This record gives sequence, structure tokens and C-alpha cells, in this order.
Amino acid sequence: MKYQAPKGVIEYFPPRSRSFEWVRATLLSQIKRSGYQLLQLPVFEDTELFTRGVGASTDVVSKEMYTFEDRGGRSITLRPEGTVGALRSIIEHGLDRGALPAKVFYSGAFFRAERPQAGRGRQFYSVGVEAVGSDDPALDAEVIAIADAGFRALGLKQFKLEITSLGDAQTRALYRVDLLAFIEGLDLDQATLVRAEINPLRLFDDKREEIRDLMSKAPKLLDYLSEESRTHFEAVQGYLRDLNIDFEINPRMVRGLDYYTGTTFEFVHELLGAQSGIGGGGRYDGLMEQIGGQPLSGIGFGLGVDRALLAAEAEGVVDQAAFLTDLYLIPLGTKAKTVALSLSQELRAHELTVEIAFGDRALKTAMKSADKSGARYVVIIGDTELNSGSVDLKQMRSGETTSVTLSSLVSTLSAELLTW
RNA sequence: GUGGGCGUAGCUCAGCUGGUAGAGCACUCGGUUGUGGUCCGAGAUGUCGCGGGUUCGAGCCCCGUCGCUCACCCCA
Repeated sequence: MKYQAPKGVIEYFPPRSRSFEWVRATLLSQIKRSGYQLLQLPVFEDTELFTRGVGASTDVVSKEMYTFEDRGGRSITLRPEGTVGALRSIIEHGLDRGALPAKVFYSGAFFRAERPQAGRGRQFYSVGVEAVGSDDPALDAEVIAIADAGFRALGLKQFKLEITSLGDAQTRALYRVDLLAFIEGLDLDQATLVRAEINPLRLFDDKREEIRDLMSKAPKLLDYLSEESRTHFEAVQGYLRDLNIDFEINPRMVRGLDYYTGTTFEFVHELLGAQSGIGGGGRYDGLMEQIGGQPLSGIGFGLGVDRALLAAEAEGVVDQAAFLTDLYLIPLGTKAKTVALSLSQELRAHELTVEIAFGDRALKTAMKSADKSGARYVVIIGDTELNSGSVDLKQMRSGETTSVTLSSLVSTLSAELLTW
């Protein structure tokens, strides 16, 4: 094989590409129903946007970005996440000067130069929302509820929602001092100390048992929250309870992007292995300002389409039936082919999914193809049918046939399909 | 970036202590007149990931390299 896809990219091809499409469309439909509008964004941005927005010390920026120089000598980076680019666009086009909160969604590919793993590709797909210009805790709850509804619409059950509050900038500065003091008192190896220096919170995420034990005695950020942050966080929890959305408070939750403040959440799936986060997000108080906008608060999430698909497959809830062909047309002869082509055009105009058997194959072979396509109905068009003007509509599942005139095929099929 | 496992037909894999490749599934065609899912028959398909080395001879041994995969790390 001469050419292969670049290392670490996941491609979706039939038949699985249908499932991918279904996952993405399902997640998006929940978003659209909540009044979020599309932002169609570039997949690359000025490198500086990410270093300033996401944070230069984060792993995402410091070692996972696809950065290159374009022909004009500009430093360009393939987007490693969605929030910063979305906010840049909101600011650039003045969406934050209109009705607030500005509510937008995006969908597309993101890029991180990481070592590939189950549920982790170098190009991955996310759908996400951002709501900018309101610090109402009810908005936090709604954003979380949209993501939750998306996963439930897929039929997922074995996931949990974890939430916490990271407080405001001052809170975290105070907490950081205490946490670092605590960590200094621990006996840690060099690599771990380096990680702690970059972001002490990371140690909460360490998978080693001994580190987890040590860190269980560490001070908790939640105990440092200001009065205002605590009230906000409690209000969010109250709304979530009212919405009957189960959640768990995870005071040790760690997010790898620097901009998060206040409410922060993550959806974790039980069946996914090491890369178990299927979505996450939170509030970002200083971010708008950080990248040159007004000092507005905002909140958003990103949902992993690839991982949601893996989760749906693991739970066995992928909806295959949603994509079956309604009718498979088998023309016998040149004249029949012309009829089949125009008939298919008409049927498709009525939102029916129609396929035609191509290639002058034996009827038996064409029937086999029809069977493999998963088509619900088959119609054969030969000289007999052309002369009589009526066809046998065969239901593949039962094998039964009904005689239908060509002119009433559309109405008959539409009615039949309602009963599926 | 670090470590483990693996790379043989489209897919899943077999290939004994080295003698230049096989199975099942899938695919195409057929089992006499225009009807699928079972069954039977026939057929096509591989530079055995790539490059070098050892050898009379390598899919099997050695080195390198690329890729896949799982984990660390990190996150969607």
C-alpha cells in the first residue's frame, strides 16, 4: 500500500460513517433546539490566539499544537480546541454587542499532535456551544442540560456528570500557594515535581495509587471559594437538581485549559478506557478580555463526537435502522432504466430514500444487492410493468407483494413507511 | 515524548525447527425462462508494512524504519 492517512487520524467510512453522522446530528439537534446559532469557523488561527487564550504553559499549547509558517511568514496553528476561536469570531463580528447572551455553536475537526490511543486521534471531532455575556447560574445549568440531553438522545446511560467550581482568579491564587506548600512537603520524583510546578492541580489526576493517597489529604479548592462563587455554584446545583440531572461533585477535577473559572464540568463514560471524557466545559471569566474583547463572562462545552460514538457502540445503542434505504428499484432493460431514474427522482423529492440497481445484472443478483442494501421495499420494472402501468411493491422483511399503480407509488410508500 | 503488544488477501487470522503462501468470511459469476435472506459450484485478489543484512534459499533469523494498538502523560 503506497499511501496511508497521516499518523493518528481516524477516518470514518461506510458503514460506520453513518453512525458517526448520526451521533453528530443527534448532539447538534439538542443544541439547535436551545436557540444556539452556527458559527462556521476556520480550522486554523493565528498561533498567538491560542497561546494567549488557552495558556502558554498548558500541555495543549506547549507540546500538542500543529504550528507552521504560512507563505506570508505568519505563524499559523490548527485549532486544538474550539472556545478561543469562537470567542475571537464573536468579538471580531461584534456579536457581543448585540443581544446577550450571544449563543453560538460550532462543529468540526480539531487537531492535537499527541500519541494516538483508543479514543484519541490527532484529528478529532467536536461539537460545542458558547454563551457569552451572562453570569446567570441558570445559564450554567442550561448549558450542562443541553450536553446531557444530547448524550441521552443517543441512548447513552453509562456515563456520569462531574462538576466543580474553580472559583475566581484570586481564589485560585490563594489556593495555589497553599497547595504548593502542601506538595513541597511530599516526597515526589523529579518528573512529578516538574508537573506540579506547571500546574499543581495536575497531581490530583495522577493514576498512581500512592500519589492518589498522598493527594487525598491535600487542601481542596472548594474550601477556598469566595462567598460569591459559592452562592453561584450552589445555585447551579439547585437548578440541576430541579432538572433531575444527576451529578457528582468532584473537587479534584482537573482541566487542561487555563481559562476555566467557576462552574466546570465533565462527562465521563464508564466503558471507554483511559480516554473516558466524552465532553466537558465550564465558565471562563477573564477569557474575553484576555483576547481583546469586553470583560464578559461566558460558558460553553465541547463534546467529543468520536468518543460519543465509541460510547454508543460500547453500549450497543447505535441506531442502524435510521439509515435504511426505503425503496430499491430494479429496472430490466434500457427503457425501464429511464423510468427508474425519473421515478427515483420523484420519490426522493418526497423525502424517500431510493436506490437503483445498476449494471444490467441478472434479476437474482439484483435482488441479492437489494437485500444487502437493507432496503425495506423492492420494485421491479420490466416490460410487464411498463405495459400494465402497475408494479409489485415487495416488502423485503415479510416477502409479501402488493400491486400498486406507478402513479400511486409515492402515496402508497409514504403511508406504508409510517407504520415502520 | 516514554513503555508493552502487533504488522501475511477487503476483513479475521493460520503458516511446524528458514525451502519463494493458505483458510473462513466478504466479493464477482453461475446452479436454464422475471424475484433476496439458506444451500451447492466456479472465479478474482497479495511486491507476507518498507529498507538493509545473514543464508544456496527468509513470511519465518538480525538491524533499522514506518504504521497500528494499549498504557503513561494529556484531553474531546
